Amino acid sequence: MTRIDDVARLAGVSTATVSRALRGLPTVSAATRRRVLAAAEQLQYAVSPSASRLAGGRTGTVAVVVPRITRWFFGTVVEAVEELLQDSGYDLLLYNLGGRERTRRRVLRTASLHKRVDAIILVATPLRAADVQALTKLDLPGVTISSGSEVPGWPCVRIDDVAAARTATRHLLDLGHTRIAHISGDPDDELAFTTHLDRRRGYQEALRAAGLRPDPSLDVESQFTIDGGTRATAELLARGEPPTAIFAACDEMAMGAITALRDAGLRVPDDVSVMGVDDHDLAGVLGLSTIAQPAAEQGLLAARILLDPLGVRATEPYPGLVPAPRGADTGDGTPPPVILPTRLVVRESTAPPRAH
Amino acid sequence: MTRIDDVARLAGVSTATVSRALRGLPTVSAATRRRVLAAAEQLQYAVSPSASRLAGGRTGTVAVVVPRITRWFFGTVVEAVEELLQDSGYDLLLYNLGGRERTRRRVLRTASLHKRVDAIILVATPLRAADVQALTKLDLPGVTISSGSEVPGWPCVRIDDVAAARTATRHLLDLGHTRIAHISGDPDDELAFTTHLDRRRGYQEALRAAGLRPDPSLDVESQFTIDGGTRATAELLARGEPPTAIFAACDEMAMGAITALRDAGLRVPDDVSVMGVDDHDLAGVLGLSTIAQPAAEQGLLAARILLDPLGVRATEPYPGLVPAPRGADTGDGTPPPVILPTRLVVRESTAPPRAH
DNA sequence: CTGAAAGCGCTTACAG
DNA sequence: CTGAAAGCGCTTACAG
Repeated sequence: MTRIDDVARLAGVSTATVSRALRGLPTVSAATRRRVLAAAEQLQYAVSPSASRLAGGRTGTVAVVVPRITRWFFGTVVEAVEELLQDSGYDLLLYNLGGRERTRRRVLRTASLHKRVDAIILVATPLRAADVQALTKLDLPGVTISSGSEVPGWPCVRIDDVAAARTATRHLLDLGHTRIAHISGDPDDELAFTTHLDRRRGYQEALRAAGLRPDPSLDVESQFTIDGGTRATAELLARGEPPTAIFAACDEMAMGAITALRDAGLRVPDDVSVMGVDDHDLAGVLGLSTIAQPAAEQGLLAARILLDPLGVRATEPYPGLVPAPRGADTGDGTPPPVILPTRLVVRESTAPPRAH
Repeated sequence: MTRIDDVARLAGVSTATVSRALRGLPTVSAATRRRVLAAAEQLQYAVSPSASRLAGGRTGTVAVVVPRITRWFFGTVVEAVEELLQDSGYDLLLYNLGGRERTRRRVLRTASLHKRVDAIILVATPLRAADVQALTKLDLPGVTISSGSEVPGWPCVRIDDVAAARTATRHLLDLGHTRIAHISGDPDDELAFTTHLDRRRGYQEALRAAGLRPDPSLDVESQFTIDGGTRATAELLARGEPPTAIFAACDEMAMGAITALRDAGLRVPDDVSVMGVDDHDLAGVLGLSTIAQPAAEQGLLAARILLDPLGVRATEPYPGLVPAPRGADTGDGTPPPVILPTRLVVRESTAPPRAH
């Protein structure tokens, strides 16, 4: 492999100058820079990231931790994050926890991330006290996406889950529903996180604001997945008189609900209206009414917040190089969360209840 | 930060011994190993990956390149790959090409991967001659998933796309359909890759085997996405008398087709049967008949094939594997492709055509 | 603006 | 089984 010495020799300069020229540092004359770039090009030189990182003290790598990359929200977030990191010359180290406790501990608790990445993006990852402590100890910059995984000093990007659930429930109330069920996550579901608590609160607030009492028999806990939605709805139907509407805590659960209702011979929305949260790729295909949340934007914004203080240039001066830092980070306390707007999307799965 | 010297001092041994003990090399006495591990534990020592990589010449990192992580197939593959890499102590560097030509070139053409990863998993990534040349020059082990992106010397894991399409089409023929349309990818669609060519071929073969002539007016090219399916179907309907069945080259296109048919006032399957390939997470919710392909298994197997020669873990025989012809080498050292089985899944979107 | 030299923190022959 | 020493390929003060 061609090393930095080879480039230096061909360009007739020292390795220090090659290093500076390739990274676009300002202290290199235009003529020298040209010679160096030409030599590097000619030799097809690529820096050794390991050597660069060891010498420079920075890894040019960001860890992105998600519960499950296959779920719509997480995949969409990662895609947006990846694009910005890629364009900024940063490597993306993917950690898909997948509900595996061993993986969780290894990623969150051990110091393994410490010398491996410059920063962390934590997406909707439930954090215990020991996790927060370990992450804080790493002393790395980080950003969280979704509420419930706050780390002291880390910015958080999210939506207002309570308000989203309130809007969803109000939509059903406005249509004339009064028997509105809620299916949501349970405390053991890593995907449900604490999000389900906020969404339940919004549901209950909307009911109370309409003068209705939340009925525990219409509130079922399950998993934040298609299957979870199916099971929760089956349970709901087994409890007796069906509701006239179901507010599912996320679109995937709503899709499961639609399946369960169909299997039970009930039509959507004629017999039961169904409503979700997300605006999943397939919500349109299923005609699902929902509260749209900007997933890609949350990812993009989180990445931007992270890279900005790292002083990253929009494009790297030379392929494979760790970007140079610019200014110093500021701020002591945890910044206020950045809250992105949601939007009611009415499709065909919600309608007024049938007249008796 | 605590370094290897700190551990060595506390354990009363040399750094060389710490290095050996921590990596579990056999040439360390049990007593010494215990002392070293205790010291490392006490100091909460974590190796510096950069230093270890520079000195050791290996990165412990695998690049995973996908067209779009948000599509069902790619997300599922990555999830499976990630789990095995994670359990093997490997880092996963994610590259989501996202149809960006600049990213494609940077990842595939520059030597940036060279000293960055030990191996590459390329998922359904269209490769031009220059890409193949660049990848070959990297001289790294790699595995491709899906046909069409063959790299000399790299194993390939995939399904038999021609056979899958044949089975799908035959299912429709068996139901009594004769006006069977096909919607598929176009040459400019990075997601369609060359997969669409194989699937079209299977479609045409099945028709011919049934004594039917493929009708070009029933064959529409579009994108391998939900929207692509919608557009292709709209185009199909605009051409005149609708087909009685549509075979979509993937489930996402089939879902788009269902949407377009519904918008046109046609019922599935009463007026038009719809069939896909994949067995997407949501195929069941939509009642979509399809050819199921094992996405997670393809990812798992690819990772296993890759890690095996790296000495990471023993290869266990994969359950349900179609045994590849041993030693049927292709001349340039490329092993024969590993072909995983597909399976016809009949749901509610396919039925006999209406009697006239 | 440029270079000589030290050093980043490990691993690996080599020797014992 | 263990240690002393060289070396992996860069970046960074420091000096000029």
